[in-house]
Amino acid sequence: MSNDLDTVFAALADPTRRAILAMLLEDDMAVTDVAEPFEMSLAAISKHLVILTKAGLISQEKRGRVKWCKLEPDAMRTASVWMQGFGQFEPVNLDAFERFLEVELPATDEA
Amino acid sequence: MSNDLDTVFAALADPTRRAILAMLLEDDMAVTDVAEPFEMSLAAISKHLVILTKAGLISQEKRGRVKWCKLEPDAMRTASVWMQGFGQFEPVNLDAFERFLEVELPATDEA
DNA sequence: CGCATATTCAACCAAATGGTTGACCAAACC
DNA sequence: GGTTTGGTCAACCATTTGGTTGAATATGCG
Repeated sequence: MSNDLDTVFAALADPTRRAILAMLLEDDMAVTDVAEPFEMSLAAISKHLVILTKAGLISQEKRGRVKWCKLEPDAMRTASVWMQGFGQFEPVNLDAFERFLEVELPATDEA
Repeated sequence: MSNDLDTVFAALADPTRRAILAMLLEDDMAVTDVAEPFEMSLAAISKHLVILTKAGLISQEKRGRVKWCKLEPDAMRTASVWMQGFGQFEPVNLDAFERFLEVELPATDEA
């Protein structure tokens, strides 16, 4: 049920994975290229990519022998919306934000 | 460095902890009362509260023999801002939200 | 003082996490 | 066809995580 949030937040809790997401913000990348800047085996990066994929944060498409990784930022929405639920009590001006919530929020149940 | 995000996202990755935060949204609570709805030992909840405290998501103040837990939603801001960096490419109507960001965002660095 | 209440500490445990290495499979190249 | 290239799989390992229980430490109450 809250499994979505579980996997997304867990995926985001690792600095390597966040760095990968940031890289993919620039452009789609092949697995090998994703791995290149890290001092870590390709297999390890491959595992990170699986975790990101399961969280829905990226998608992977194999073209030829190259597997391309693409950022899927929409997966962050649920988590983001959940977090925003806590922002509403902050003192700063949230008028624009509240208008945003009215449009975006389906419901605010959560356990 | 990105340790902030590490601890906050990791803290949010657990459903029990998210439920606790949601409860604290209503009001400040004593540790025992926080633990009450969960089918889990008080010690376990106490540990969860430590994790939330270390992440800065709650604060705990001892008054008498009771320790009160208070939500600190500001700790979510860094994480939220980091995530928003990915949202800016989403197609859906974010006008209200973007106005919100313009006011709220300090900077968007992170790796 | 003596007991109940509120909370943490310490030791322990099973399962999950993040990494390694080496074998393996599939596509591409000469 | 044989070899390089791209990537995953499998087994393994150390550490962390999320839980337990029982003892310990305050604080408050009669």
